[in-house]
Amino acid sequence: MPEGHSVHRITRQFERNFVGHVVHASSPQGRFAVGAAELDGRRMIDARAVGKQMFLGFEGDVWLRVHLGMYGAWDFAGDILMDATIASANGRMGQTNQRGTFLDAPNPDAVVFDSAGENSLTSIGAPRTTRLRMSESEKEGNGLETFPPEPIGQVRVRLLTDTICADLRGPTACEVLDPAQVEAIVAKLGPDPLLDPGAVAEERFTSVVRKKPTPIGLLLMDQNVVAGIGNVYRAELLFRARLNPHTPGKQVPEELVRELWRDWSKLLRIGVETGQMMTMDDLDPEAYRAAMASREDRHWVYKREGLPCRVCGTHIVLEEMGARKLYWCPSCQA
DNA sequence: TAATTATGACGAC
DNA sequence: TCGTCCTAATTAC
Repeated sequence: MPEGHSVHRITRQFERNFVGHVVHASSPQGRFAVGAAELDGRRMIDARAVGKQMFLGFEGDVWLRVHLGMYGAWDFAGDILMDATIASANGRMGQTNQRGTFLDAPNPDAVVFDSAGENSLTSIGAPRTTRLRMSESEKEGNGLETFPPEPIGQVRVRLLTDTICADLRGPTACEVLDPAQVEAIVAKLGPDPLLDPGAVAEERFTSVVRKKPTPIGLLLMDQNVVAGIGNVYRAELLFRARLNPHTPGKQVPEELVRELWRDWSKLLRIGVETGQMMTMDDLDPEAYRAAMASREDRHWVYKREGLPCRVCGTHIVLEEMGARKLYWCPSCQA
């Protein structure tokens, strides 16, 4: 269940491993057979992430748009070249073998390599415990002996080069577009801090929020206001700003809106580097490491309903907002 | 075996 | 506000 950071990470994988290569496209599941045929045999020339959407550009002005939705995921197999940023982050966080590849698998971006290092496999998207277990058994010599591997589960589209295989499963959107259609979709999306890191985006976000009567807790999830924030980052950003989720956008002090934008930029960068939605970055180094290692201790309020607030001890509240679960501290975020 | 859950988003009322 | 779609793991029965 990826938010913006995962999509940026996946896009980097495509930049590193696919851009410049001729791609064989297919749809093992069959549901994307027509689209795959349009892409098949073309050279990939671009990979872009905007919020939670990814656009892969192919020669001949053909684009593939993918949105993972709640449980979509990409699985990479083969001789994967890790993006420098991702590789170094992994090296920092987990155990590494002699080749420097990553052995431990911190969810939600499960990055798993067999110890031989040859037949690597990585999955970015929804947590896939089965897949992890499989990888562990593969370490002991089963499976992944052939390339490309047998598709696992419902694979909507498979993109293949000589050395890399990428399988897409469970996307909410997977379609072939022309450049004008891509432009139309991107134009509707709100700013993404990694796309335009300058003051223009901050200005755009701030002015939109400051005009709306909509609760800030809904605005942060609105992809047309700001792209890439999902349910986890929403709850955490609001807590970090000590902001009541029900506050109408127009009533949030301007400086606080700007702080929200800058904080989102910061958390997104951390997420892209580490592959985890760490939102308690202000900890001392030791506590930070412990928090990273634990699934439960990584957030201020997300999934902590009924537990004491880490700051004031008040029980964290769970309520529905925008048909999604919203966690917040009624005392800190009064 | 069925219900439940998940870090989305859309369209019909 | 609801139903619907995409998938797979976990939990309940």
